[in-house]
Amino acid sequence: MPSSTVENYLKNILIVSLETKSSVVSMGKIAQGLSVTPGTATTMIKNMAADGWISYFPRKGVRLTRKGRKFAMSMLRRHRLLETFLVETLGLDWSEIHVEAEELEHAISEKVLEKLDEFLGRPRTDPHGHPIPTKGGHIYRANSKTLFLCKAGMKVRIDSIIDQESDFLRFARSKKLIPGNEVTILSHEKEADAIILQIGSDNPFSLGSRSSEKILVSL
Amino acid sequence: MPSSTVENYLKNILIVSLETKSSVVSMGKIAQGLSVTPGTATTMIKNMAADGWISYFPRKGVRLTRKGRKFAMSMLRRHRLLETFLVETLGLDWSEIHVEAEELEHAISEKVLEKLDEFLGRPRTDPHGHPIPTKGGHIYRANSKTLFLCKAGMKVRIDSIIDQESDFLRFARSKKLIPGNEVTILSHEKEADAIILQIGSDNPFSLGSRSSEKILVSL
DNA sequence: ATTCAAATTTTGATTAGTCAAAGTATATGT
DNA sequence: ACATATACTTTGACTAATCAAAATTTGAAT
Repeated sequence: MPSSTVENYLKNILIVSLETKSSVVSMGKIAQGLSVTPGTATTMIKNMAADGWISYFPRKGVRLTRKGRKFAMSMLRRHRLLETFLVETLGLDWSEIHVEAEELEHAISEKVLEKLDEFLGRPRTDPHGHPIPTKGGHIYRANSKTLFLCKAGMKVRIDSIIDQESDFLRFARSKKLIPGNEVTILSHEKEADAIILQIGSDNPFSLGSRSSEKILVSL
Repeated sequence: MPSSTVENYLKNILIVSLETKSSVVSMGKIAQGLSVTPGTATTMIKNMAADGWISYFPRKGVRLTRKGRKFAMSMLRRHRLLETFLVETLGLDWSEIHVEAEELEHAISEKVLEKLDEFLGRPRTDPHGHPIPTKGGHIYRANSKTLFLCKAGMKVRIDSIIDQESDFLRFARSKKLIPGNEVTILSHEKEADAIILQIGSDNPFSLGSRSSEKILVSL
């Protein structure tokens, strides 16, 4: 069994490789994602490679092995099921669940997780709209695009919010930028780096690229 | 904030001092309770004393400081609320919850615990019948005796089961030795080291001192 | 081709928690 | 009062994870 530190490295590598759609993840991304110095990441990664969690390509980066990917998926499953539980059952706020789940995911056993999944009615997505991997380690890939890529006139549905920062999540909710909601793009001016959009009959508002890239949509 | 190791030491010291009703706990008990070598306990205890969790009396033992006791109580609260949740909400078996709670108690925050307490309807006791400390660190002291001290003819109610071993708990349940149930002592022969008892109209059965000391009763 | 900045690796040191084994104190029985 | 078993402490060593700072590699720009 991996230590919680190894669990964190694995989950992080998986998330980055899903986000960037490339199976090889650079050392820089890893060090940054785990908030450790580059040297720490290097030593850790070498140990993990020795234990068969990843393949290590010096000065290139890292790729999850089959075993590593499977475990990383199970971490993601834990995390997202726990987030769902914290919101749905205990009524915690959308913006505070990430940190809580980050701790609990290392402590919950497969057995308890299975019961929790059952209790929650086997949800497909977490409160941020992210798909929850199955027990077998399979993840549903929505073909979402970021809101930033949408053209004026389009009407799309929000799939998920990528950012886990409480501040952004609070802002998102206040604007009704919530999974499931429909958004109309009123205009998208590249030069101004601004998308103007409207949800329902609320007042239109604008988002820059930084923010609109954090929102995945489809349709 | 203490590390999970320190949390474990604190909880253990509290439990032993509640069980033995003496505020000073010996190094031997600590080492045994935490399954570490005596030397490890000594070094750990010295660090904890330096951090103000306990008072250390060399070659005598250890006493929780006010701060240590408060924290230890909060650990006990976490543990017992989690056990309750695992049985009541998720439907895990009585005999398997101890180990699970032991992991989760280090990961759950005060905020989540508070929500959980509310969700469970602020239970007073855990599934083993042990009182759950309040948020303020106060614990309800039942004036229970061990079943071993009961005389023939007495009719008592089971308050709690002390042992956390799955094997014993499975046995206890099979005999209906469960908190709340009424027990009639048919005979208690000191020399034979055997109590014969009956629950409801079930077949009478006997317990030795080892087992009957693990069951707390009152009335 | 050469230089330089950025990314990565190496090196040496630190901390928390642990063990084994050797050393020391204490209490208990004769 | 003394011997000795038992409980406890000390010592030296080890592992996992980390950092700071120095050294190295790579790739891009001049």
